Amino acid sequence: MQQQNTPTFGIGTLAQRAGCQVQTVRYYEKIGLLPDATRNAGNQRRYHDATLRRLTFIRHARDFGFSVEAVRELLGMADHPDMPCDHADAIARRHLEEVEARLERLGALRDELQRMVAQCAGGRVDECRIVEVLSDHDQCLHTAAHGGQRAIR
Amino acid sequence: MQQQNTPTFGIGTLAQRAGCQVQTVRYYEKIGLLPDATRNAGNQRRYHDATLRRLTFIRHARDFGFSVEAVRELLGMADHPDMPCDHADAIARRHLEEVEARLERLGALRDELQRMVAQCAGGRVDECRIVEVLSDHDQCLHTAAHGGQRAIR
DNA sequence: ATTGAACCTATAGTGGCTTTAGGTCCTATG
DNA sequence: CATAGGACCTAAAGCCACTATAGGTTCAAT
Ligand SMILES: [Zn+2]
Ligand SMILES: [Zn+2]
Ligand SMILES: [Zn+2]
Ligand SMILES: [Zn+2]
Repeated sequence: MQQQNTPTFGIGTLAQRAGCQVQTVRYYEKIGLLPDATRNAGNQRRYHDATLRRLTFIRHARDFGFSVEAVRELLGMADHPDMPCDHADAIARRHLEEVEARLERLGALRDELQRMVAQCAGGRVDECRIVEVLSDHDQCLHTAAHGGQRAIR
Repeated sequence: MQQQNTPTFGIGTLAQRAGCQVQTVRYYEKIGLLPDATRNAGNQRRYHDATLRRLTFIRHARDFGFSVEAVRELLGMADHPDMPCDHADAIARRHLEEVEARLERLGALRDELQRMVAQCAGGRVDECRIVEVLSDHDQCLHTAAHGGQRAIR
C-alpha cells in the first residue's frame, strides 16, 4: 500500500540516522514501539523513512526523559492527529513536575555535598568532615534533603 | 570478643531503625557491604548496634547519591580512622561534579519542557506543540540540551 | 571464490534493589 | 501444651531501558 517505491535501508543506516544503536532498534521492535519490520530475502530488516521518523520521535521523547510507557502513549496520540491533545499535555505537564521535583532535591543535595567538601581540611579520616557527615544525618543542613534515590533520578 | 553483652535484635528491627527494608539488609550482606550476620539457634540473623551504625552510614551515603561501589570505598576508609582522607575527599568531590553536571542538564530539560507545555493551546493533536516539538529537535532551543538518559540520571 | 562487515537470534548482564514463592521459626494467646 | 499468625529464611525472578556477548548467516566488494 504505502511507500512501495521509496528507497529502503538496513537497520544500521536507520540506527545511525536516528542516533541510536542497532540493538536499541531491535529492542524497540520487540517491545512494540516500532512495528515488526519487513524483511528482505535474507531475513534482514528493511526500513522506510516513515520508520526513521517514528524512531526519531521515540529517541527525542526519551531524550526528554519520558518513560517508554509515556512514549508509547505519546506515539499513540501522534498517530491520531484529529484527536484532542489533552492527554499528551497531561503527560508532559506531569513529567515537567517530576523534573522540577528532581531539580529541587538535586539542588539540596549539591548544597550538602558542597558544604561537606568545603569543610574537609585534608587530614586524617577520623577528622574528615565527609566521613563525619556521612556517619550522622544530624550534621546535615536540609533535614529532609536526601530522600533516597529519588533525589538522584 | 566484642559486644558480647550488648543487646541484639532481629533484621526487622535493624531495618526499621535504619529506615530501609529487610530485603535491602540481606542484599547488603550478600554484596558484602555488611558482614555476614551471626545467627541464633533458629538460623535467624542477630545484630548489634555496630551493624546499625554501619547500615545507617550506608543508607546515608546512598541517600547522598553515592554508588554502592563508592560506599564500599568510603566504608573501607571509615574503618581506618588513622589513614589520610584524600581518597574520601576525591570521591566526594567527584560526586559533587557529577551532581552539578546533572543539575545543569536537568535545568535545560526543565526549560524545554516548560516552553513546550506553555505553548500548547489545547487543541487537536496535529496542532499540539508538544507533539510537534517531540517530532523535531530543531524546534528545541538548547540544541544539545538533552543528551539521552544522561540528562535524567 | 573469498573476505570481512553487517546482519540475525537468543541470552545474560547492568544497578540497586523489590517481589515472589515456598517454606521455617518465634511468640502470644487459649 | 497446642495453635495461629507474624517474622524470618533462601533462591530466584522482576524492574527499567537498554547494552553486551556468543555463535551463526547474509551481503557487498574484491
Ligand atoms: Zn577529608
Ligand atoms: Zn543527611
Ligand atoms: Zn497540546
Ligand atoms: Zn530536542
